[in-house]
Amino acid sequence: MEHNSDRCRSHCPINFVLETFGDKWTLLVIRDLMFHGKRHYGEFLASDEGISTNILADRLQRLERDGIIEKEVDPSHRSKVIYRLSPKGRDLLPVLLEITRWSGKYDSKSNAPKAFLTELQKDRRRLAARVLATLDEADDR
Amino acid sequence: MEHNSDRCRSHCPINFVLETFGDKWTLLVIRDLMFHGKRHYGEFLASDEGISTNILADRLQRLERDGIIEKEVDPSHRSKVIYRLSPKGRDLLPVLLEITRWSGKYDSKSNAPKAFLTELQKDRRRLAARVLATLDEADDR
DNA sequence: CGAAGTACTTGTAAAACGCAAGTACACAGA
DNA sequence: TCTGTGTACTTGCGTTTTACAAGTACTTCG
Repeated sequence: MEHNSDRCRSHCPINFVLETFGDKWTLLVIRDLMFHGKRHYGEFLASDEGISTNILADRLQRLERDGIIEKEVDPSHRSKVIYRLSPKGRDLLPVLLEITRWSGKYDSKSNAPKAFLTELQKDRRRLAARVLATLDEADDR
Repeated sequence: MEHNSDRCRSHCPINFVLETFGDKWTLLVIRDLMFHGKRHYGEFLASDEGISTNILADRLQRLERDGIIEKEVDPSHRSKVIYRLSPKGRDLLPVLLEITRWSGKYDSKSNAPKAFLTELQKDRRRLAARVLATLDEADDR
């Protein structure tokens, strides 16, 4: 039983987190962390899309400030820094999966493997669980 | 049975559609179309976020070029233009819903209604169906 | 100790954006 | 028919952001 103003229909959600989703490089860094096992500054820098070093430094700082990633000096190699997704960051997986699905369906430039897209359609939960398990495995050491 | 290079773990998807997801204003326009029933240039312009008119014109043009929205002169008011989501555009709903979920969970500035978030968690399909039905209802005239 | 690796910082030119004003067409009333 | 208003843009320009190149600081390795 809703009688809304003309500014707002029967459902009226959403206020975006624009610094996260409205920025190209932020999403690419999260993608690299989530799917490509990247952890070091130089690895992000080496992505095909070619992020500039000053922009990367800025985005990593914002992501840490917003609690999406966590930063740690590599204990075994103290000139390196390890970046990891926090639980809040890992919880972005469903968003990335839906972007992957849409991208794979409509974008000819998508390079998502067919097996991945198929499993995404058939058993999304299992796929998500596997991705998260891989993250755990990589980070627990 | 996969043995990948170190550039690519056991799963290795994703190539983003960066012009769509990596841009703040593009996502906001899609949000307004999907959830707020907006159809006219002036309505997008009036969003709280305050998009500039030249940027709005640019984004609408890109969205139409990419087949995400469709443009039509309003038959009953020929100085007005109606913008609608295409099927490809409507298929972005799952992405927006996941963004809404994450945003509602972690962003204190999120203004998504609790009832919406609850239904999103409990019966995502029904919620999605309702949103799409509302779009159909609004566009079939 | 010197060279190479890693993570940044700084400077500068190019690009994108924000803001204000202006244009073009449709419509409604005098 | 003329005038004013509504709607959808376009244009110009100053500001901000980005891209590219170079430089700095700390660490590791031989």
